[in-house]
Amino acid sequence: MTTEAKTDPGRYQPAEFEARWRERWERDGINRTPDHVPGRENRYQLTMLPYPSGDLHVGHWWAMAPSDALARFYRMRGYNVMFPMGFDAFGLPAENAAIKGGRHPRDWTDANVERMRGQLRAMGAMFDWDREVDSSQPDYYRWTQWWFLQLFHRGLAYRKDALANWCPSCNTTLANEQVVDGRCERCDTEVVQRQMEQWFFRITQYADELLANDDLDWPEHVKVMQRNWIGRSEGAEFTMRVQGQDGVEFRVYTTRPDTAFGMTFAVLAPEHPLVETITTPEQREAVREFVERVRRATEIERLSTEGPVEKRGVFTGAHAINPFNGQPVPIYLADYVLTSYGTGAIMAVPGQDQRDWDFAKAYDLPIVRTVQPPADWPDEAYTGDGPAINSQWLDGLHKADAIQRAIQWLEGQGIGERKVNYRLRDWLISRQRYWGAPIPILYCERDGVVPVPEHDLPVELPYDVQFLPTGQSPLALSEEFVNATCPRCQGPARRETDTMDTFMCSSWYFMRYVDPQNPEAPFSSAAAQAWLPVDQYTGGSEHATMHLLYARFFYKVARDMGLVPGDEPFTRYYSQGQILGPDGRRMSKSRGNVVAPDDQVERWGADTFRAYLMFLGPWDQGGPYDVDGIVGVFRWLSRVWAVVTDPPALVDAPDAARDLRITTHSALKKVGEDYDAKRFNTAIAAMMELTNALQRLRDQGQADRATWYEAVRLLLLMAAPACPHIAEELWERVGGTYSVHQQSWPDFDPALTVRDTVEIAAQVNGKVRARILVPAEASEEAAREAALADEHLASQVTGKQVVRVVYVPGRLVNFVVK
RNA sequence: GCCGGGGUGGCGAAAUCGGCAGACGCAGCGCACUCAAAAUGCGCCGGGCGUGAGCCCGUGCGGGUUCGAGUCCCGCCCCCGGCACCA
Repeated sequence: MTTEAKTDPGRYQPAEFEARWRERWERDGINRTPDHVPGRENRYQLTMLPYPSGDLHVGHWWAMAPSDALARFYRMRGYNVMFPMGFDAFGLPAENAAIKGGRHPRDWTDANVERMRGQLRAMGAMFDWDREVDSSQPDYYRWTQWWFLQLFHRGLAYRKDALANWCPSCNTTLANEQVVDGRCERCDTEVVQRQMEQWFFRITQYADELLANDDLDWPEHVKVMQRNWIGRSEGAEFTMRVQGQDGVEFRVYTTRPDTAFGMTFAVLAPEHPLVETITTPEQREAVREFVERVRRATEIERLSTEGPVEKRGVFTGAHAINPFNGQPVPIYLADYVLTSYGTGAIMAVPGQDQRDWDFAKAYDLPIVRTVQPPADWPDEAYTGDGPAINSQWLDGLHKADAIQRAIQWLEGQGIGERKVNYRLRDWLISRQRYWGAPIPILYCERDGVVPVPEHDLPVELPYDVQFLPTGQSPLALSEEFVNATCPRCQGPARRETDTMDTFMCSSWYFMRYVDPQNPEAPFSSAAAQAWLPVDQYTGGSEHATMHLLYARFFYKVARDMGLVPGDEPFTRYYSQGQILGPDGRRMSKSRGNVVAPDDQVERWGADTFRAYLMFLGPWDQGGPYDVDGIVGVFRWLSRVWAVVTDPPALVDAPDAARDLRITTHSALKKVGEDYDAKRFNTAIAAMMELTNALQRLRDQGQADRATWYEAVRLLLLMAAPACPHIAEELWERVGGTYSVHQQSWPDFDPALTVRDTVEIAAQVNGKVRARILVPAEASEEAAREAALADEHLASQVTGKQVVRVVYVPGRLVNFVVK
């Protein structure tokens, strides 16, 4: 005897068929994308690849499910769409797990990749798994190392002893891009400065080209973020002599050479190499103390605008000559001048610069205005335009002209010239960690820095190492790894033990997808020509000044090497918003507001979960995940199931069918336009409306056979990109040929997107007084009469003078009366 | 401070070449079906006044343009994201 409840065969039960269809698609290989398909244009749709943390979270679904719908839509539109997936598998969490005494990063990562592959499959996305990449596998990082060598040979990779951002918690250096508000982007620990030998990529060489992003079809805010980050500024650099010390001079950078006559002091960064040289004996102790204090200060303290300003500088006792007027000015050190920008030294013009103004006030230094401020200007620096004053031969000139004249003068004197500076710094790629691609460099006592020959790649990570948080790469502790032979002199050499920033792996992964198994090259030229650049990239905008900038840099280098077509990697980029926890805050385990996608899928099915994420709101907006709302989408799909599997009585009555046809074709038009514009929420809403219309007909008990089937088949085709499983299942049940995902996107009939009779508003002085039914093509005369036939409206018009009538066909008729 | 985006029902949101504000959905209320519940279906669902027909108000705030403004213009307020001692 069984007490189990019998399942109702007529009910929508996704668990009964979703997995089955996924297996079938995989078996049939319908998602494989050859490089060329006759009659189909290639289209490369890309969504950012995940880090294999071990669990797919809602954010991944939020990013990938709509992206998949888009890829599917374009496939139906006739393109040969490549939609690949992979794993950005190097990085700290794996290594931290090892340090905590867990598993080896290799094993930890492999297990996570395995698990996440399964979770990604449950999404039902059209990923082409034949193209999967895993950046931690030797056959991938071999080519990451190859890229390093190319950059090295092109003079774009160099080694420098410099102050570097150091995260004391991650025990590694960080690129500038990975320091957010003075803290580590990963772990939020305060970053300190450390003097170290590090490898850098010369991304600044491409600064101007990276800045020129206007024409990219990218969200404006992301382009602006990149422009701000690169931060181009135009000005001049010139030499200042130190008074009384022959041959001792320094360079200053300014964007306002026109104000130089107002220079009343000069400032060097505390780390400036000349500090020792110029400091007078009386000031030595004070300077030493100040430099020491700055050295100890963290970046946060240093950049803070808080705090008493007078503690922030010290007089060196030396003076420099202002070349413009020959006057000596005192040289100070101050922490607001940064060694890493410009020349690390400035001319201070308090009259036209607020920082200089504040400093001058605090140290009781003179202030000379060299630009005439407006009459009511308060007691502060004036940075606006105006005629030059107190500036000898510049007097009377306005800003732009005065700047040009000053630069010409500097050039004429041979002491300075025009100069462009960038806020962007070179990309520091060394990481003192194990779980990354080793930098393919050897240090030989005789030959110095020697690149590993290409045929010796990959430089493989040894498996057997000790994971200790020493602040040195664990590779340094591995004798077997460190000791090598110099390829030039065959003498003993030492391997570089730092690994590369994982952003390096992700800077070119989209190029590897085009030819992922190639053992001879990162990819073939033919494959690159077939697929690159990426037609549509989607991902989070938190990568605006990291991944997206690095990838553009890499692509430009690849272009210069003749490897890829075009100048930009991502023709179109779209950044989805961020999905938040139900409480409206970022999902995190510690807050306990994490929604597990696996649970949602188990409860509602993959289609419902996908469609609900698309239905939540505009994709670029993001927002809280409302756990309760999903039932609405499930109900919708249940209604789709019901109308398809249990139709009304079907008869031949084509005359009565026009209304449904118009509803269907209007929906088809709208859904197609919405998918194309990534307005998934309104696309789903339009499909719901069509479903509701079918439901009403079903309740009425009867429908025209041909029209009904047209509506049902079109609905399933429309739903296929968003809800691939139920679309396939029902498509089969209505006798469609397999696979629904290989069907063409249907054309709507424009004649069937307008109704014959429309309800329009009848207004008096712009206020709606009635709603009337008129033929869609009604003349103004007819519309006016129809409106006046309405008793209520007529009563508002009678006895008054009609000054004017405004008629907007299909919308309204408005009587303007006095 | 500068730059970008945004403020619309109880909630997520629709509607911007100026043309019926609130499509679609959640929650809520009522009804049908049911012994009951669930599920499902139907109806209502911005606020105020009115028995009703209907009237008035309403898209962050204050002005303006217009026959007509969520949408355009001027001046503000607030929220989110980015940058911020870069000379």
